Amino acid sequence: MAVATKRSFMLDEQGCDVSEWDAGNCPVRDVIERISGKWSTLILEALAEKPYRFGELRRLVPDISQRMLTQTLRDLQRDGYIDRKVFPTKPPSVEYSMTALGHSLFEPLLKVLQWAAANHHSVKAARARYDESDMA
Amino acid sequence: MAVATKRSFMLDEQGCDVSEWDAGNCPVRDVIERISGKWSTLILEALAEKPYRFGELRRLVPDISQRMLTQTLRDLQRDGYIDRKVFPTKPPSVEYSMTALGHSLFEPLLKVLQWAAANHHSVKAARARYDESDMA
DNA sequence: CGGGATCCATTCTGATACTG
DNA sequence: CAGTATCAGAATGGATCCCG
Repeated sequence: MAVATKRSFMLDEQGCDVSEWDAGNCPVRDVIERISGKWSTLILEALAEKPYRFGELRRLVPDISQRMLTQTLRDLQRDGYIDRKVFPTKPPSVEYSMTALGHSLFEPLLKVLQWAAANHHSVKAARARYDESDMA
Repeated sequence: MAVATKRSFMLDEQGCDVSEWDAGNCPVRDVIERISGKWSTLILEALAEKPYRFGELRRLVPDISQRMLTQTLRDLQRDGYIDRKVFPTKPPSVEYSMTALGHSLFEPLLKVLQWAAANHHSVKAARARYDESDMA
């Protein structure tokens, strides 16, 4: 019953249908657009392993600016993926850890990361082919 | 042997280790950073279902500009995820379709989209909690 | 119809300096 | 140590005009 008329993959139930991909009312976009930043994945990947402190994360991702690290952490915290614990030591230290929600998100996300690791060569090859063919 | 000293999830083999997250030499970042754009996921989601023409995609994603649509399609094509076929009709039409590589990527990616659909409410709740608690 | 080229407004990023 | 504040440059997005 009405099988091929809709998208084959299940996303309609609570997700968003093609007909409602408009800006604000698509739950999937609302969630995805936050974790699809340049740094979000990296930070999530790090914290999925174990908690880290601010400075540690900074050293772990060498080319992130302190500004972007702060901002990314705030965003991830706001959406409930990571937790922020402040230790009133001297000097103060702040520890970031992944929440249950974060771990549950990371599970499917890891699959994508693994795909990326496994298929990087194919992507590179495709790029090479593309770049070569557009030179006259 | 040497189990917990490394990250628990498998990504080291051909992926990137924590120690080599530096800018250019991380394959995972190289792949992820391209599909994590604001529009890439949407276009992939559309083309995963069936091929579409330029104008159709535009109508499907109402709030994308023609400029960004062109650019996103080019990027996805360059990385080998989608195919571009030009029909020399009058007026001409161009059809975009997903390649085998694209479908293989979309498989794990879909899991993330489904997660987003299923957990949107949790994320919204977390946001509400966060926004409420930072008002003094 | 499916773009490319250009101009402009907005947003994002990174480097630097300063604070509790 | 863990940020905040500021500023400049890069990237992003929209609008308009043009072409095959």
